[in-house]
Amino acid sequence: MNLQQLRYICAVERQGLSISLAAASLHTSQPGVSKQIHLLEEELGVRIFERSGKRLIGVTAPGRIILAQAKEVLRDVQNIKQVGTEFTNEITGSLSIATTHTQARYTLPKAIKKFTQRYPQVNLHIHQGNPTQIAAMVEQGEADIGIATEALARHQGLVVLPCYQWNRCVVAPPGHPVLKEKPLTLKALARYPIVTYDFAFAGRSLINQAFEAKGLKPNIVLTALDSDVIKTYVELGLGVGLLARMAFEPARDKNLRMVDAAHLFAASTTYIAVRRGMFLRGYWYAFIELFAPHLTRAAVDKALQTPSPL
Amino acid sequence: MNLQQLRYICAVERQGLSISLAAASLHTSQPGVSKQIHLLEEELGVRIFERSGKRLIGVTAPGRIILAQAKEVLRDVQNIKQVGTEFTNEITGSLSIATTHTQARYTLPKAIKKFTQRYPQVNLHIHQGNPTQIAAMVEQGEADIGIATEALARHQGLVVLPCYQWNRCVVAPPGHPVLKEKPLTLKALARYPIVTYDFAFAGRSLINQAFEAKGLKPNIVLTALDSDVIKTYVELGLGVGLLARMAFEPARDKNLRMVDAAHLFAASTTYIAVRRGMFLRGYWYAFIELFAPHLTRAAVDKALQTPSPL
DNA sequence: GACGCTTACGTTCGTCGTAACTATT
DNA sequence: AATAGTTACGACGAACGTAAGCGTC
Repeated sequence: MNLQQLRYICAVERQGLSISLAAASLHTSQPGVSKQIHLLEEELGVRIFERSGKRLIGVTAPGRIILAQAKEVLRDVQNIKQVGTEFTNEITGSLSIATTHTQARYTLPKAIKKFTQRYPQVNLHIHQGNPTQIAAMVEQGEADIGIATEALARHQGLVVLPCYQWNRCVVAPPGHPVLKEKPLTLKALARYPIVTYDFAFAGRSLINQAFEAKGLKPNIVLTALDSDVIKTYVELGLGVGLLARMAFEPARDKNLRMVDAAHLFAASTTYIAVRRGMFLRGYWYAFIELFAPHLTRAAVDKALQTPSPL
Repeated sequence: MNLQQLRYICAVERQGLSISLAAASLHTSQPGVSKQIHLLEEELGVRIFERSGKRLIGVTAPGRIILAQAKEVLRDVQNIKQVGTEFTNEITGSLSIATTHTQARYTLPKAIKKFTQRYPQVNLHIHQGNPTQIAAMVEQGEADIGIATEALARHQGLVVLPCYQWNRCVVAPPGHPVLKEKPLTLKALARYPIVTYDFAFAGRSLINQAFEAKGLKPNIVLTALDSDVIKTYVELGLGVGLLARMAFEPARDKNLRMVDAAHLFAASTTYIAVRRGMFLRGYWYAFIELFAPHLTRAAVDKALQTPSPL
């Protein structure tokens, strides 16, 4: 067995069970890949891929396990290479962040700006997704760091660090009657059509819980995947918006008025997550600290439970 | 980078930073090992080992991380090979269990007997140690399964499953006054010299807590690493023994009398642990179920959170 | 001077690419 | 007939072992 063979089987799976595509993606010849896979299967004594004659049509039961382990191996190998570059070249590399719209749009920019100034040679990638996708991306090694409010903590393979707490607010066009409800109550809110986040997002379950606890049924007329869509429809007069406090910017949102709703719903916590056992480049720590100043390198290392031997 | 290079650096570390010994242990030539290590260091751009001239005298900071990751890789590769043998040859292989004296001596034998009858071709190893050592062995991959009452749950890298609960008992030579204390109380017990487990073991902390809660200071005259030593010294009249209920066997321990102490101390739970992300051979599941019948394959898989795709 | 690591060199084996072949759709 | 995978073969390169060299202790 060698690393190349593991790369080959992973590529074949990734390319939809095509040896030709896998070979192309790895810039090598198709017969080479074919042969190495056969050699590996022979050595292990099991077929990894199901075949119909000569075509690959699926993954066998042992193949699924082997592929999962092979990915682990390749990730760790990647980690070892990272260690090399970290110690020879601290300031170059890449950082791939998976996050939600709200974070990407309203809370990350400040940290990103400082980061790119300080590490201009780091290649930064930001992937947008819902919390479940984000957790999966970090767990699979497709993203280095995940930032989201939900779902992260449920994953065993992730180390999750709390960043900050936030509350919700209600927005409406100027003159809307909800703005005169003082103090604003859930009961009052339930009388208006509501525009808020999709269920997969940002503590949406907390919103439902708060209404349910009072025996109220909110009239949710539109659920969106991001704060900007919510604001757009509120401006159109579709209803009152219920969104993250940090997503309201008085300077920009001149067509809207905001009422704090911190007293109506439980606060949500935004977390940052990295894969357990991952080697963290120095600038990863730097980014985390820029985003959440209390998460110093020491604090992160402690949470990783495997104190960095640096 | 290739797997051989990773095997080499791990062997060098394991053999106490000796390239010659590492080469010997891997049945290869010493110059080959030397060269591959240099090639790896060159490729990564960092020194893994500290050198004084030509001798290895230590591990560098990046080297420590690289070695840790390399061990991960080799474990996963081992796992892949296991998958092969599991599917071609379900009944042969090896199983390495790390456990404490009390488990090895009193609770495991029944399961082991059934297991060896059912899987005569499985090579069984039992390593004895204290709970901390057991957790470390499983986490490092030196043992496949760990069984102990403490310490396991604190390790992130382990999946821990509860097996059974047990209580303590007091033993003393026939005619000893403690046997007439009815009902037996902590206060009464505190009047006698006590022989019990070392602090690293078997809920020893629970014993201290129970006494402390009543403001009592037990007179512990001897702490032992195993139940047999405790019984031996109790037979010699050194004091009363406080040990696990299952460690008292009326048929064997004819020179001792036992009083149940379940009402005096909180019950302890014995756990079984495997490394997270490990591929479990079929007979591992069988062993676990023989030891703790409620831990069926389905129950174990569920706890592993990564449902076996078998 | 003995031990331990490195360099040098030649052989062997494994890997990869091209080309021809075969099977599936 | 076209597409996808396998077999065959030859060239290159990597890895290993032996032998000699060099630096430490």
